Amino acid sequence: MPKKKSYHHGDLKNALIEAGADILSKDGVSGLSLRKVAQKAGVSHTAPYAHFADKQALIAAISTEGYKKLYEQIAQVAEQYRSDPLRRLVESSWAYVQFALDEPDHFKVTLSGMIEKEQDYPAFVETARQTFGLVVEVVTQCQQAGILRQGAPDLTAVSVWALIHGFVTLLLENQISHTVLDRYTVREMFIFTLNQITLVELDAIAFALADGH
Amino acid sequence: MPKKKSYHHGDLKNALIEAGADILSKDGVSGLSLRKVAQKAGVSHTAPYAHFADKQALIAAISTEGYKKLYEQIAQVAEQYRSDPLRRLVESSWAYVQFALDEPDHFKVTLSGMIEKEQDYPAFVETARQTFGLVVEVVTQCQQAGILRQGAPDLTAVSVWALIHGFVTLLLENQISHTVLDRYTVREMFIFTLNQITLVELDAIAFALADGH
DNA sequence: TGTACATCAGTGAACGCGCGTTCACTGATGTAC
DNA sequence: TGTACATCAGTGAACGCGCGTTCACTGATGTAC
Repeated sequence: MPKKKSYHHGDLKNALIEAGADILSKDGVSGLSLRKVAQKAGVSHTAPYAHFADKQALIAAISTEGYKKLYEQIAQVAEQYRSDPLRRLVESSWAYVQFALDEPDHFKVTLSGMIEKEQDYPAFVETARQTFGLVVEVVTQCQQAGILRQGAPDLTAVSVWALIHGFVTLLLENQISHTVLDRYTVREMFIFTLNQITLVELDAIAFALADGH
Repeated sequence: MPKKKSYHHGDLKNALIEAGADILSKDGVSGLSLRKVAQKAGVSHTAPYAHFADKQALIAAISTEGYKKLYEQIAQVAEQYRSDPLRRLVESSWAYVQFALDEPDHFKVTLSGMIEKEQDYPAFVETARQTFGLVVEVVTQCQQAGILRQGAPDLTAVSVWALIHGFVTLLLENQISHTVLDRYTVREMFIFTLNQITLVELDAIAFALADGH
């Protein structure tokens, strides 16, 4: 419950981070400015400086929040399919795709907004580390189940991640040929792509899972 | 030979496109402005309007030039290894990676600067189409040689492209864990990643090819 | 319980900057006769 | 060959805008006594 009309906001820091996400979904990455975020949060455009050193620090916080959401959504699905390695791989990856499609600009800022200076934002680095750790775990389980090739788990995790990330990036940047785009759903393209890397045939299983997606 | 000191430039349009690439490599995507490009080309900041309708049109031309360079570099390698499907796949893909690493910001603008309105820039669309066609050709040859899985060639091409693109994107955006980055060269990670998708074991062959890279 | 005071969060005016775009112009070039 | 004139490419002043950041300030809150 926000106390209305109070001079002090109470939780402005988090309100600004949320406002940032709103701006991203409405105006995109190029529309993200300190002043707009402050306005969205209903506060003067200098108020953010009480909570963030500069614009970069605010962006880092917004990115960190994005990464946390992404992690939580993947982790929830990974937990749900804990005992089924194949479904776990498919649906965890799909959660990644869904996040990117739901909040494309938040996703873009999160995965590319922090070139350099990452070490200045330890919360971001920690969340990234945690997410990568989850990918390694899922991948390792799949290797043990004979679903993915043997090999250094972290290196394999990078490859799997690259495949999914590349797919969703091409999709978001509108780089996929219409001859393909017009013939398949995103889910179908996703399953086909993921199937390139797995040692078992996904199609029958995974297209069945697609119901409701 | 540019005629020096002439009031008229002679080939300002192309000079501006080149200047744009220079700005990108020096100041990055966020530093790319009409005024800087004009200055770099040694011309007043309104001169570009004689050749481009607006900033977006200039960016489109710079992107198109980037895509053409990318295509040419891949096509040259693809030609070179025309008779060896495996090497052709490996080295064509590697050319993509190299382009991205050599000119990261030109690559980024090319592959992401033109959301929407693509249809207003037919030269861009045509180059993209041509490049994708080449990927399809390489992929088809690999399928026939038993190096890649069977399946719709254009869909398979999207998957292969996604894998390479994701890999290079994660690399450029500094998202790859240092525990991996510190242990392998880019070439090694690339081969390992590409190997996930091939039906033959690349390592021995491709690491040997890596000499000099 | 009441008062004094330190602390803190948010305000609003002001700054300088680089930007994309317009406009009236001018210098150079090419063509018609 | 020489002159008149249309066309075109590039100039420079000016515009309005949104931006990040600073600064002196003020309103609200919490704490000490």
